[in-house]
Amino acid sequence: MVKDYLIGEGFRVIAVKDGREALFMARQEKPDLILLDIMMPEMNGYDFVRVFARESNIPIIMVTAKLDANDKVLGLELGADDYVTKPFNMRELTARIRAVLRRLQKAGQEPELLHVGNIILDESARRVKVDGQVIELTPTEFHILAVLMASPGRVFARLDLIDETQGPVYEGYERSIDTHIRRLRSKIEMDPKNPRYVETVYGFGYRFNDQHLSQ
Amino acid sequence: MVKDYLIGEGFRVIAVKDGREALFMARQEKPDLILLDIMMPEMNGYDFVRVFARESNIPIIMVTAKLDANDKVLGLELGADDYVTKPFNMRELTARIRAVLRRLQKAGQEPELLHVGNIILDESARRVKVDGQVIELTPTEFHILAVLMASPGRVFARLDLIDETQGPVYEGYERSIDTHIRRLRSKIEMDPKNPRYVETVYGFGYRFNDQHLSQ
DNA sequence: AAACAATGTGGCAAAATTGTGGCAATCTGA
DNA sequence: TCAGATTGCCACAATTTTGCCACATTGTTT
Repeated sequence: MVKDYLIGEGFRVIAVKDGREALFMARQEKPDLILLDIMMPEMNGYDFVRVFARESNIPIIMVTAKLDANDKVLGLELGADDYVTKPFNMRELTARIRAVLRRLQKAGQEPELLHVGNIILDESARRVKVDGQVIELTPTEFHILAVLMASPGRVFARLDLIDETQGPVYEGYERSIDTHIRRLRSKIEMDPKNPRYVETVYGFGYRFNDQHLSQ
Repeated sequence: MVKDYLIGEGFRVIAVKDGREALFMARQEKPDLILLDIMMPEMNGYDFVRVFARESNIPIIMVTAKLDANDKVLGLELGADDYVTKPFNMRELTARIRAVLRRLQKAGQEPELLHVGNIILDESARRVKVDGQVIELTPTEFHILAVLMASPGRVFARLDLIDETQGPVYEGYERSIDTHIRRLRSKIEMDPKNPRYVETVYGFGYRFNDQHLSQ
């Protein structure tokens, strides 16, 4: 029920049924926030926090039916960021979630923005704007663009880019990169036939143009 | 053969004949990267990695004829950074070397900027500027210019330059170099008939002029 | 200056490289 | 489960580069 409500509020939600699973998914998915019921089979909420808060900065909100103030203190001491008592209404829950996220964003890291020419790439939001317009990119396209934009002007061989997206032991078709470049260009270039940003370096690979983009 | 090629690509290379020697030299010379054949006398590649990866952060690329995926996993688990399967072409090899070096943020390369007279050649951007103007060169032209500019004043015979661009086993027409020189001149020289940068040394070959270029 | 040798030049065909459309497999969410 | 999105791949098209030749020009030697 909580899951459905939060999705309705615009969050992406992964729900798991016990502490073990929670630990596994949290490590793998690196969510922005964890909502944690104290009462869980396999590994209870306290144990989860004890383990996980040590290895990650991902904020945790604990949920419980208990009313005892000591429990709250315990949870917070272990590393939780906030505490919600059942029964809670959904509005309160989302308010607290937003509060925690906001608190973290202010205190935390400045967003990783790459800005070259008229393209802005926001790593943390996974969003790209071209001339102020938000452009939808697939994960691979985004990744390639991020790599290129991180070193404007530098040439990347196809294998460099494959390396970035697939890891080092990739055994595939080197020219699949061409396809991603094509799709990327079709999205960010005004005239994909005469690319302004993503240049081809004949005989070598691709490069993000950093010359006279001031326009 | 690999050694010669990599030297041609601008790397400094130390080659040894077995695992023991490799371990000795690696410890003494602290190279930026180790290229490791699995099949070696005295101490095979796996043993080398087992020992060396523990004591150093120097990246290791393993080379093998085996195609078994298990071997790859073994190598990577022991501490190798990447894996190349024989037969490999040289371009793939250098691409992987560069990828590994880049991943590890090491600058294992020779100086990336060659600046002589009013010409600037940027290896990492693969770009050439003459009097501030970007000039488009083909791969061969770029390579020849890079070789010449790396040793201004030195005379290169045609066969030297062919060696650089084609590898040592070239069986072709020696004077094709003349054509590349011609095209190169037409792009970088103000007056290609009276070249200022790429000089002809009658009876020997070509040389990049380093005299009175101050202007 | 003549004779010879080496280099420059124009241009063409082959070779290499990159772009493109589209299909099939896989992944992802609902 | 199923539709849609994403991805990798291939075949073929378009483009660029390269090697080569014939011939012109320049340099060297006698």
